[in-house]
Formats: sequence, C-alpha cells, structure tokens
Amino acid sequence: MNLHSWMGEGSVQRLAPRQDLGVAAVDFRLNDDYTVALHTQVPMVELSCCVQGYRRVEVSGREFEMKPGSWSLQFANPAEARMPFTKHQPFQMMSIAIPVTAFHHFMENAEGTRAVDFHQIIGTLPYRVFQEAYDPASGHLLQQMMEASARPDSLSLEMECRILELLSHAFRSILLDREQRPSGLSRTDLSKLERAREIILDKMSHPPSLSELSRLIGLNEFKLKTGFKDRYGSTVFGYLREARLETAYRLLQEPHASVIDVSVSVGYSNPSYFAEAFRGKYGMNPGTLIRKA
DNA sequence: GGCTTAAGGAGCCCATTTGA
DNA sequence: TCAAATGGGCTCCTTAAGCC
Repeated sequence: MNLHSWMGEGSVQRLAPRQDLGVAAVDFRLNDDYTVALHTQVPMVELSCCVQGYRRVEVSGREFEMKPGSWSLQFANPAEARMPFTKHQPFQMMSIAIPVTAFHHFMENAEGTRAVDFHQIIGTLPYRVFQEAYDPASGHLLQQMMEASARPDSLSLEMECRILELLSHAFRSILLDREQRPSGLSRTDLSKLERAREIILDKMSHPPSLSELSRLIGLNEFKLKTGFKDRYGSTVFGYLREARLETAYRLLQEPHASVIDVSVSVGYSNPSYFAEAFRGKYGMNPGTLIRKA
C-alpha cells in the first residue's frame, strides 16, 4: 500500500510467504502526527526490527520505545495497543508475526523438548517485550529483506529463508543464549559496553584503539574485550568491521556514490582493501553495486 | 576511476600465567 | 577464584606498483 500524498510518502507492505508467517515492511515519512490503534485478537509472538526512526508503543498502560538498530521480541495476549508516529520523521521497520503454535514448533529441539514456552514467558501479563541491539549479521539480513520486499520478482522461498534465519538469530540471542551469559556484568557494565558500541559506530572512520576506548567508557580493557564479545557476539573490531561494510553497502546505493568516497567515509583509507573486504562479505565489488543501484 | 597483488607493520585476539 | 597482565600468532590494514 503506497501512502496517499496528503498523508506522506512511502509504503507499507504486508507479505505472507506461508500461513504461519506474517511480515510487515514499513518505510514512510508522515506529513502529520498520527496514531495507529490496534486490538490483537489472539496470543502471538512478534519480532520488530527498527532500522530507522523511533517508535513508541503503548500496551495496557505501559510504554516502550524502539530505537534504530534494535529489535524487540514481543509476547502478547489479546490486548489493546497504540503506536503514535511523529510527523516528518523517516521510519523504517520490519515486523514478523507468528502464532504461538509456530513459536512452540520453532523452540523444539531434536529430542522434541521445548526450550522455551510462550506461557511461561508471559505468565499472566498482557504483554512482555525483550529489547536489545541486533548484531551486524542480522542487520545485513534485514537489509536484504527490505530490498527483496520491494522487488516484484523476488521469490517467496528467498523471503521465507531470510525470515526464518532472522527469527533464529533473534530467538538465539534474546531467549536462548541470554541464560548462558556470565552474570559478571552489572547494569553499569552493560551501559558502558553500550556506550563503547555507540563510540565505535560514531567514530567509524577514526575509531579509538582498545586502550583508548576502555579509558573513554571507564571500563578496563579486559572487561571491555570479554564483555563486548559476550554482549554483542563479536570482538570490538570484528563488530566495527561488519558495521563499516553494512554502512558502505547502504552508501554505495545512494546517488553519485563513488567507491573512494564511501571507503574513506567508513574508515578504509585504501579503496583496494575496502573492495577486498566488501567482496569477501557481499560476493561482489563495490563498483558493481554502484552500477546495479 | 576501479581493481589486483604483494610485502610488511601495527595491533588485535586469545590462551596462559600471575597475583590479589 | 577471578581480574589483570603477558606474549606469540595472526589478522587487518597500509603502501606501492601496475593493469584494465
């Protein structure tokens, strides 16, 4: 559905690659503030991945905010929800909804034992949400899904594969691996690690060294390295490298992009090494992507 | 302008050790 | 027991030259 020009610009796409998977790809900018009111009829699980813009959700008197670069795994019993959108703010999000039966099927291991149960998670609450920053690999998957949803020739098979892979990443990160994380990280440590992540993404072109970064966030190098890997599933510079290439992938598709400009802007002073790294991740040269775009 | 290749250095990663 | 330090190996990145 394309938005009417009086309402704004952009679109909302609904896809159903199979019966138990509902996908909404949202990419728009509104001319006026607008609130969407929803009433869910049945218990469900929804993964919402916020790519751009902020979104507030009000459910049963509680309010949550979704930030760009984060995903929210929501468990909902039938409830009323409100989602206010702010005018002139670009907003991009991918949401995947599945029924409880499908969630339970996905959570079964090879022996038929269920690792996580919907009813144990939500208890008597009307709504429960888990939020965290998604990893670069999932960010890349999201990018591919957004592109595929906009292409009329993309196959259901391709979309379904990416949806299941994204769900697998999210369930593993949010529900399964969470319990195995060492408890040595306090709330303050987690907050400092999040600050470290923000710093390296903000200073992508000239990142601080590990020792500088540890001083900046007030955490020793040991905790920075072990804690970062534990929290984000990657080393500090491994995470930075993935983020650099993802940013480059997006920038290369913009009008008048050049390989040299993009490589420098994401922190590669040498376009040749940038091209090699890009090829290693996406299987094509950056110049090829420019021509395709 | 974009890409390939090779050499070499910086510094990151991680297993191991140290010490409080 | 666990945070912190250490050191070797290795990856990442730069530089330079040359080709398309």
